[in-house]
Amino acid sequence: MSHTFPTDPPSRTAAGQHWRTVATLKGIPDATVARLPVYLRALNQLGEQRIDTISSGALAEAAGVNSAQLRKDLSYLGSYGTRGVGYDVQYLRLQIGRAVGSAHDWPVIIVGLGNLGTALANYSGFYSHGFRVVGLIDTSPELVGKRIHGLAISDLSELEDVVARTGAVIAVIATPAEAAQAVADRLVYLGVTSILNFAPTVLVVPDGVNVRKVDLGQELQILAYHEQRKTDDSSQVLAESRGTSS
Amino acid sequence: MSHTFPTDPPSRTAAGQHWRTVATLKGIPDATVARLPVYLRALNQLGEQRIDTISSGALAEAAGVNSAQLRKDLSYLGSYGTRGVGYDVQYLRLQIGRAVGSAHDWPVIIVGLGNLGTALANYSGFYSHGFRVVGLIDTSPELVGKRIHGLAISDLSELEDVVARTGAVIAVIATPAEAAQAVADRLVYLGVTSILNFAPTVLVVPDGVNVRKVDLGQELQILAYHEQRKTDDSSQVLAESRGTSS
DNA sequence: GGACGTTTGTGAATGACTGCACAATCTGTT
DNA sequence: AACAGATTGTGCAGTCATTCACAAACGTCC
Repeated sequence: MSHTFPTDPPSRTAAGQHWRTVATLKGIPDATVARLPVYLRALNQLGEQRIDTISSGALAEAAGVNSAQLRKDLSYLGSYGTRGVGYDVQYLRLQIGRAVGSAHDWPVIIVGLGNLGTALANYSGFYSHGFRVVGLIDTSPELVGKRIHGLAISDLSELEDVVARTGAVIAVIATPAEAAQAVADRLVYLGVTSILNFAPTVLVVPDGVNVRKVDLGQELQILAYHEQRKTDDSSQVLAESRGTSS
Repeated sequence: MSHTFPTDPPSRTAAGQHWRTVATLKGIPDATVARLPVYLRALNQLGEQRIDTISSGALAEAAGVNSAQLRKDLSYLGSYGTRGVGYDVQYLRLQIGRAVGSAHDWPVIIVGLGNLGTALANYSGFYSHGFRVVGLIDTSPELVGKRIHGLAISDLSELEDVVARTGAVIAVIATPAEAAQAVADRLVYLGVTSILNFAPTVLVVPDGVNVRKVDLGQELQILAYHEQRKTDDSSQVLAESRGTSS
């Protein structure tokens, strides 16, 4: 951060140079990052169908987004399309995969093997997307020692060992809400910098650590709000004309 | 859509009147709706601690958001705070609950009882948040007839009966990707208008049906992107000065 | 009962995201 | 080699979301 650029952009400021600065240094917008995996999934399906080229319109439809948005999203990665033709499925798949980091085969550890944690440990989708479950942690004596897909569950006290041995920087927390923050603190201390949190609580972590939260109850409540509104709207005009002013 | 408004907004456009029109007719912004359950969860925890009043600052911290944002969010529901004091925990809890529809005790059916579906069926968090699992559906002969918390799993062929009998309008899809769209189509046909989709595929549904998607693989990929970037940034200047132009 | 410290509710400023519309660029055809 | 049809990449305007900053309103203490 002390200096700006080794070589200042040459006078011929090609547009292609400009975004690369933005995308590489400043990063891709969050909203776009959240959609890249969707595109990737769609491309994988297309690849299996031996389709080798696809237009932004068709891919956008498969992903459920506007085609202009898709093109703009992809433009953050680079100019990987061909005008008049479309995108090469395999090549684009490779590029998005590279941006998202699917090339890496990330080691992941799961803490908390209740119903949900166990389901996650069994979830095969991880492997096909560049992730490998390398550690399972729980406190319950009934669970510790059990094996899931050949991997034994370790006691929470061995967390340090497991993280150090596997070198995992991504962890999934599926513990009860009460335990989640303490687990997160220890994970962060051990060098974990990305956490996927299924516990219904807000995790407080230092800057530089990424947390994503998945809360089933909350997802349903959001749906319930919309349901609520659907029925409310029917009696809307009525309610409005009565004593809303009070 | 044929006409605009029964009565045009009167000349005395009190600010207090204005938002109510917005909030009641046009609805609460999506971003706010997504946060309401977070506030609710925080309030519930506070309620158990016998805290009866809380300021926007404190609640915002517990929810992990900016305090101004919290106040604005709450202002969409109404003026439920007291200046100089804060918000009454119980009352606010009630009001948010009402807005989100937690008062209703919504019946929910779950389709697909693999690892994840079973975990969801066992998840007790539903009940405490105003939801009740009233139907379980799968195709596997090994699963049909089994009971989870006393509720028997029905065959997919009985979907019509189950939905009709329970009157559920909210459904959870936890089937394999291939089956998800067909299931969604049938659910929508039967009158389900809100779907929580765990299958890794984009569902196409008619207008008026709400879908929320939770995809574990995608959540991890988003985390992986940020991890990728953390390490990339270190070798950034290096890579930039070498052959990035090629 | 008036002054003071506190906290809400919200206008206005800023920032992020989306979608339109079109020039630039490609392939294939005559 | 020029034209026609198709599709990308992107400037721009509009929409939505976040944050700031402050007046209005409350409780309390003298």
